[in-house]
Amino acid sequence: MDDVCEQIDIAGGGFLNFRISESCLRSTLQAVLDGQHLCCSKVTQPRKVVIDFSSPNVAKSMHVGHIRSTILGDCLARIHRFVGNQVITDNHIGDWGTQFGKLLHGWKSILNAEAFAANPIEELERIYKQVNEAADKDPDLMSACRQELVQLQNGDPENLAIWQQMIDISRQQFDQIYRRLGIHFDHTLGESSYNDALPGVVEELLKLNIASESDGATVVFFPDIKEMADHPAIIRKSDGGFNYASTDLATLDFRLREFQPDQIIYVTDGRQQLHFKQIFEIFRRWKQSTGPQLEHVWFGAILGDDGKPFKTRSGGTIKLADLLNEAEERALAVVREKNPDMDEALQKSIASKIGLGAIKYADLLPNRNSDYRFSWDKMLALQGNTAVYLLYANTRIASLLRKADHYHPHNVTFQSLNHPAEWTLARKLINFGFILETVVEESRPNYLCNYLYELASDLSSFYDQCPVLIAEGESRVDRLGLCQAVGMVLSKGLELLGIETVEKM
RNA sequence: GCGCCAGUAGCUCAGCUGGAUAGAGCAACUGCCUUCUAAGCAGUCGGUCCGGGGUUCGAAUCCCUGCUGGCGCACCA
Repeated sequence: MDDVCEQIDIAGGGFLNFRISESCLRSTLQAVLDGQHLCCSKVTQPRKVVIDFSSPNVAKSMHVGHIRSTILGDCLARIHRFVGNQVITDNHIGDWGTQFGKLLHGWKSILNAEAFAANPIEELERIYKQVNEAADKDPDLMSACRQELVQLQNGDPENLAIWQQMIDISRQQFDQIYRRLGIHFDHTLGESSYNDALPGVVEELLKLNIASESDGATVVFFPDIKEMADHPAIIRKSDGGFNYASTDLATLDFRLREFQPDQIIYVTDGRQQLHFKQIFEIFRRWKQSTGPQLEHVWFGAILGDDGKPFKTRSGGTIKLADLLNEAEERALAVVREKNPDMDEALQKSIASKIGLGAIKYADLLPNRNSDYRFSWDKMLALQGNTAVYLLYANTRIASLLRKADHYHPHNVTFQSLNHPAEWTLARKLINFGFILETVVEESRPNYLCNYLYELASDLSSFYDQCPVLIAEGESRVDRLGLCQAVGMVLSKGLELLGIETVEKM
């Protein structure tokens, strides 16, 4: 206790204040510099965690509605991996469903080859929209579309080939976005991967008396669960077709057998809460033995600038690619202004990291359960509590270390630390591991954002009050050592948020 | 109607598994660049934590209730 604790004060209100000892702080910082740890430890029992996120739809552009799942899921994957868990990421893309009837019909009747060559996704969106609107007024057209869908489901070679082409094109588009964002998936097993398994799943649930027939559909009831007593789950429609409940159950079953995970995390918006409660409950009844921990990590709705729900069909969707472009452009303007003499290629590379980092940070900073209010200015802000602030703090450290002639970490003892700003910074630094544990526990990266902002803020304050390169003797060495240790944690933290760091800005 | 989620500074939001004087960014205002990156630092201003009960030594946080808003509720995902 004496090693860790310096003094214990009796504070007001029945509080005891334990002050961490300076010697403990010194040895912790020393261990960071020695590469022993980063003020955090690996989990004692690594778990296998499947993370299901992003899940865009084939034949549609990725838009702002996809960023939360994509960025949040990737961040969680990074953090789980870092703390020592084995992570499997799976992109459950929407590559099956009734929309393909209309798409196939549109493809065969009104596809514009030139427009398709120029921008395939846009053309697919156009034909879908046109057929969809026309089919609403024209029953014959509607049944023609249904016929195309049946053909596809029956394995018609022509329709299958077209369908496959639409998937390939879409995946190219997805991959472009993921490449820009530095996101990788271990698997992309879309809804269609489970087609063959659907009948078996439903039959098994019927056989086990978990599901029953009701009004021609196959349904699971939850009479004893308050929230779901009036909300049964349909797992097979009265026309014999399957829906997303059946697909999700088949997917879950597959993952259990294929990966044998300890935990599965689904990152989707909050509107699917009831759906996942149903799926998890059905699964609990179905696989009564020790199943994986199932967690629905949900996030709030995306609202427009006016605070009203941001509806997809209203036509005002912002494409994800456009958002990323705009972020890079805005960042580039500032980079040029701040660094007029910098090489243009370097300006662009820095602007890209800043712009994309700004988007990720803006997305991860709010509590995920809050509704998301989309605003260009907020999303792309480069001042205040933003990625730029963290990146800037990191470049200051990088700059100091670049200029630190004759500095060697093994000369650092931290014996000269005595300024309050130094101790404030050091005490903040050692909280990193605790924060990571909380993030993993609650799947809330905003805790990490807040921590890194506080760390950067303490660094900026220290930087203002304590000269580093100009300091003399031990103080110079120790302050450089402190900066280096902070830089190691700060840059690791940014990496865990999926934000690339820069040397200069 | 039933259920889920939310309501905190002018705006956008943290904080919510009970703890000290409720925090940050933006906006507004005041200082700080002949010293390491001012994309910064220091400060001022700004609060009925939606209302009302309750539990507790202690409630923004937990419970009940009311109001307001968002979302979901058999055959879209």
